[in-house]
Amino acid sequence: MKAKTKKKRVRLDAALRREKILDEAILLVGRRGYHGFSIQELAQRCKLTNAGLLYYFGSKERLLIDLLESRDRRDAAAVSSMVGLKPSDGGRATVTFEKTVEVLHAIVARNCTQPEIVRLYAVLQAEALDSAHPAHDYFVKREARVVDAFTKMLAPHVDRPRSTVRHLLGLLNGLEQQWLRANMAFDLVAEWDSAVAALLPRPKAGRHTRGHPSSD
Amino acid sequence: MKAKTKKKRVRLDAALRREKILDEAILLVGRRGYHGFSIQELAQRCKLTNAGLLYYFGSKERLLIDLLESRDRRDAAAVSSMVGLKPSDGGRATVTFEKTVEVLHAIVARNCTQPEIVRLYAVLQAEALDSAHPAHDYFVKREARVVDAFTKMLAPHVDRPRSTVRHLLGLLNGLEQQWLRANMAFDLVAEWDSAVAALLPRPKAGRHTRGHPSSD
Amino acid sequence: MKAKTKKKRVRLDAALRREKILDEAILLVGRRGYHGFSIQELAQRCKLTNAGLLYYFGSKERLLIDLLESRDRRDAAAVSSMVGLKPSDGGRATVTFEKTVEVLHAIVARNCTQPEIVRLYAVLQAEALDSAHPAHDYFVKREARVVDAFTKMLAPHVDRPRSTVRHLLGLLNGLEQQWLRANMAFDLVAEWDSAVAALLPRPKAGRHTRGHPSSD
Amino acid sequence: MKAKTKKKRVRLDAALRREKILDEAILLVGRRGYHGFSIQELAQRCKLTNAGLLYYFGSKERLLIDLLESRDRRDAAAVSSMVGLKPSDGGRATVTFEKTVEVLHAIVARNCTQPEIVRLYAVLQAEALDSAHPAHDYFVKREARVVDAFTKMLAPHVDRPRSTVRHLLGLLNGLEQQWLRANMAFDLVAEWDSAVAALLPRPKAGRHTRGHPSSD
DNA sequence: GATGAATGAGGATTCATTCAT
DNA sequence: CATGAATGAATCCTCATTCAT
Repeated sequence: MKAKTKKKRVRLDAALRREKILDEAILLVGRRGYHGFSIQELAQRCKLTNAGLLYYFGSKERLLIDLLESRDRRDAAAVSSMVGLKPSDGGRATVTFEKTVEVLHAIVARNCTQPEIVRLYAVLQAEALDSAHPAHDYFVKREARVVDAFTKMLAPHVDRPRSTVRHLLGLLNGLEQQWLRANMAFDLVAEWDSAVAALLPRPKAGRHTRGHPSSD
Repeated sequence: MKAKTKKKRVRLDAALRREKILDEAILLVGRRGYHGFSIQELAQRCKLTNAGLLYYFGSKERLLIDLLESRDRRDAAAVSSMVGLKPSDGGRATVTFEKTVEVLHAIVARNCTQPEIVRLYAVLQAEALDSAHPAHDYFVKREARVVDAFTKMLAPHVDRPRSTVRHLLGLLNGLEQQWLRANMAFDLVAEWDSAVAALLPRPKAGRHTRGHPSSD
Repeated sequence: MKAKTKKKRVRLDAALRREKILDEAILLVGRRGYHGFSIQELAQRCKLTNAGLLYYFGSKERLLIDLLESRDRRDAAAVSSMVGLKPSDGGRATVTFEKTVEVLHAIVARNCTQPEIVRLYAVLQAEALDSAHPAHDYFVKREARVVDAFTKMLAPHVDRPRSTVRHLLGLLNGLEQQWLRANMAFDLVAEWDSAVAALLPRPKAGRHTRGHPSSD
Repeated sequence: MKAKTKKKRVRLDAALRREKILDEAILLVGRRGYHGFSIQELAQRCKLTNAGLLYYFGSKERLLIDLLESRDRRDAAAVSSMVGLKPSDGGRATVTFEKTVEVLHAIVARNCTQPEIVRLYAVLQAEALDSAHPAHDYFVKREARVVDAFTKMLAPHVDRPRSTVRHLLGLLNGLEQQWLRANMAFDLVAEWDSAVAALLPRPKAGRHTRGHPSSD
């Protein structure tokens, strides 16, 4: 009989296990991307066999989708609670200019506290430019959603809201990527705030009374 | 030794062959990234065997490096010729504000004509955030170089040039990625120009006579 | 102990469950063979978990054996009832030529009504040619049994009964397989009857009075 | 340096290698069927790695197809040479009754000398009843071809040629399978000849002058 | 200058099976 | 009675790379 210390089979609550796996996946996928990470490596980090891991997600592709969806749920909650807006509102209520700026600030402030997630999105978003990528559609839809939401928020306050949103969104993603590449060695929030100030000049009084703003 | 053809001609063929391979590589790597593309697929598209391809580049990693360097040579030439600046100058000469804006415009205008290359850089830059990525160092250095160069250009004209460069660079990359994701369905140059105008307000006259601008 | 239901009822449910599983197994194994089907797939079709299925049969191999035995019980009953012979008789009683032909007809007539089972046997019988196959012995024995039984039946009526049985059996299996491959698009019974007529010529009168028929 | 006797890389002529692999495959697939054999096992027997083997065939499925096609080429040649018929003739020429019987005999006589191949076909033919099997179509077409060819040959000599062919073909396959199951312990050729004699009675003289025989 | 043959490592996924609950 | 969680071995196949030719 070999003294092989027969590994105690560890049984975890399924939901908890999933959480742990996804947490580890954020790190790994964030580093290597979808193509670059392997089920094997992830399983090892979770102290699971390959098959054990796939028991929860079925396939590498589904793991990615599940990861994204789980993050989305979490983030949606976080953002709306941070800002005091009901997500169910769907953007019908008018938001003041100041509040809008505050939201933009809050988003980045939050992102600064979780660079792994910023990295996850930065990496996947670029990788998913490929229309054959399993997350391609996800990111296309996501961007459309975000652009629409912010366009509605900005419409009463700026001339060409859609365009402005594009600038803001581009700047956000671009700055975040720089920040990651620089090993977080500059103050992302400060840069963001100052750039936002430039891109989003305080509207003249009465501006929001304008009749029908063009969609761009 | 058979008197086949002159050495010169053969050499040229080889160089030409390399070019063709790299051209195909731009497309493939631009789509799938470094981790996602395979020597195999690339070889097939070039109508070469696996071994045949590696004969030229030695390894997948070297192929990537060669690809990047070859692009850089080409782009450096293009940019400086476009703008009428000597690259050898190293940025010592002072550039007027107008010229600077012109350069920024020219860069994006050119990029618009070669979306495959924009895509290549967008994908690799994100993938290379991982410090283990073969192009990691390349992109870190490249960013430093670019930031420095533009910082020098902007120093006489704006208050916090380094910061402004970050905004501009972030915006550039972010907008380009949006543009690719949107299947080039909006006018990248127009968006860029208008955002640049916002981020880079015309300086008051005499501004460039200021004493010692902080590096940020 | 909770007073759920009476033991009796539970037992019956279990037996019923087994039946349902085996019914599904007939289809699946009949399609893919022993090597080609998976516990997983079978379990899914039965709306059971993997483990749930194995609870009933212990292993894939046992499942196969159980399947075969259960079919045999059923078929033995059917055949003998159809024909009005006691299986317990063991073939001691002499059967008239006409009755024998009738039996041959009845077998195929019945098989026509359950092609899934014909397919099951066709597939397994061939797969089990391999002496390492879990059903190898089963089919060897089965063939011996059947050949013996029919040899006894035919002995009084034909010259070389064992040989004739081989012809008949070969023909039966071969025709059935053709029939399945043709998607049951021809009249199996008709073909069988006419071939039997050719292979089994009506014996001259008095033939069955012969002394000691050779075993072949 | 470990004394690992670095295995000399054996390089074989490609065509020869393929032959050897296919020879081994006949045995292995003939024993276990398509579902039951593994690339791994086959590769080992050929003293090749998994990848080495797949270099030649690309996939398990293609290996099977190639195997079947290669056998077909060989067999077609053998049969026609044995019998002295040009395959290119396509069955236009009338074949005498005696010649036909001779052909039937020759086929089985040849099969007796290569039981591994008989086994291969027996196993695959049954396994391929499943319409999802990679060789399904192959066997459907093959049967159609064979039935047609023999129907043409028999048409001048028997009443219902198609039906007769079905009987003969069924008998052939069925007997061969029995023969394999019995470990070749009976004289297949003798059984076949005598059964053929029963199924194919010598036609009365002048029979081939009949007008237009029904296709069945 | 390029290939054809081959490898070894690793890829994701599926398999039958186990075992505590 | 049956499951949920997990495994270890195996599946086919793809990978980048090698090396003699």
